[in-house]
Amino acid sequence: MSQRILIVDDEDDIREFIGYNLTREGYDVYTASNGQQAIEEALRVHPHLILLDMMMPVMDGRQACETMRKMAELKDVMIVFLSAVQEEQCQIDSYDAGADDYITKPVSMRVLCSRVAAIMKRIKPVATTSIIIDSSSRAVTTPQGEFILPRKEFDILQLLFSEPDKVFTREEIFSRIWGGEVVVGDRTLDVHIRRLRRKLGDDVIVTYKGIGFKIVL
Amino acid sequence: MSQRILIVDDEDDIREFIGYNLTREGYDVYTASNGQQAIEEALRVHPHLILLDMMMPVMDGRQACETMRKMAELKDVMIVFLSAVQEEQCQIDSYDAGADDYITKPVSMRVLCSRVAAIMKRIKPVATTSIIIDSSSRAVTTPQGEFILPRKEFDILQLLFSEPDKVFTREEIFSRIWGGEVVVGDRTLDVHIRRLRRKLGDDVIVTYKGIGFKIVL
DNA sequence: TTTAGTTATCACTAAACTGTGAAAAAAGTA
DNA sequence: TACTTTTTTCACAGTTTAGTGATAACTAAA
Repeated sequence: MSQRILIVDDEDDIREFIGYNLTREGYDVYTASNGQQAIEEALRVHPHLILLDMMMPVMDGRQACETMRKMAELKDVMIVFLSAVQEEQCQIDSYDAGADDYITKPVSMRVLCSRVAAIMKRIKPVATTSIIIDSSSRAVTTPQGEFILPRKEFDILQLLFSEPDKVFTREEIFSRIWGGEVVVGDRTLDVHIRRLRRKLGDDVIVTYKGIGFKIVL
Repeated sequence: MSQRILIVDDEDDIREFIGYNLTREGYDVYTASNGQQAIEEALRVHPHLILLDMMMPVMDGRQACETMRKMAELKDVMIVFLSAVQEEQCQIDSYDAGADDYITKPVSMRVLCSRVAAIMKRIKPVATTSIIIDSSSRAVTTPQGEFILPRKEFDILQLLFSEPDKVFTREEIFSRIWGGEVVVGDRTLDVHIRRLRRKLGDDVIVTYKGIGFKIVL
């Protein structure tokens, strides 16, 4: 549920120290001790941010970064270099390799945390679900893309979405969407559900015969 | 069309030097010499990135940053501090104030450019139809040229422009442009929108059926 | 397999909403 | 006043959305 950070450093102490502190900040921390491992781990956990040490055996940070930037799965991940090298050229090379930031060691933990937080706040809200709805624009973002839903369809989706996995009875949906007095035919709801399914995929809304519908995420 | 950077520093030399280099890198550069001016200019040009000096007269960087973070129009703009202060606490405070990055001066131009580029590449690559509006003269500058808009058209544009990408409902537009009691017909707004579209191009203002309009830049 | 109850789908109609040109009304100016 | 510019209105065309009944498909039980 939290944002994931992959710490890559060949020194156990550093991994542990940074990892401990970032865990305490509420991130899910993963580690790797060289570039090769970093890529494997990154592919596995899809971190939001990678803290990448420069000097490492097997594959150094630069190589790892360049490799990842060529991989479709990882080319958009945030990569921050941690390096003891102060030199200007090294920094520029790192950015050329695709880095998003370059932090020189030693760095205080407090500063590192601030910096990580600043980067993380820019990362789009962690998708806890595969569907994101925005009631101000009635936009729905799904793995299939984003689209604007008509009012009724959106209202129904929003209702189901308000409590995923809860089965809403037909009566409940009618009363909450159409209100007390308005009476529309039975089939109307089915038609709206069908239109939603066309847009969201058939698996998202599940029918409970004789009862109603629920949404699964 | 390019990405816009606002450079804020009280020293003319620095503004000019950084400005010259960033212009050469292909950015549209705007400048301000204190926090107060920075906010005004930021509201006017909607920069993608603000390079903000820490120490300035009238309003310093921290204050300016905090103020902008509270404004709906500017709360999402990238803000990078430039500061001569190496101290840890200052850096942390800056991040707390809402900074996205903190660069200590002196910094080589090459490193600064790399860093700016790294930040810019994360900003949506969408063709930036830069529109600059000047409320004193009601002049609007677009890639198609500059023109003076009639008051109502300008007010509507300015409202939409105050928060690009936000969908303004018809009700919201009516109440903010015409005020509480004044009642005009429904189609009036559509007519104004059409006239704006004729001048700005059809793609700039997007209709959300049953909701309202938004501007995309 | 048959049956009854329920749900899914389709084609179509009605309703709601937006875009548009023309022109009237209002406001501003010389 | 006469004239220009801006704002609003109106009628209607074009689109999108909502609702409906007929019917097919499905499901569980007998």
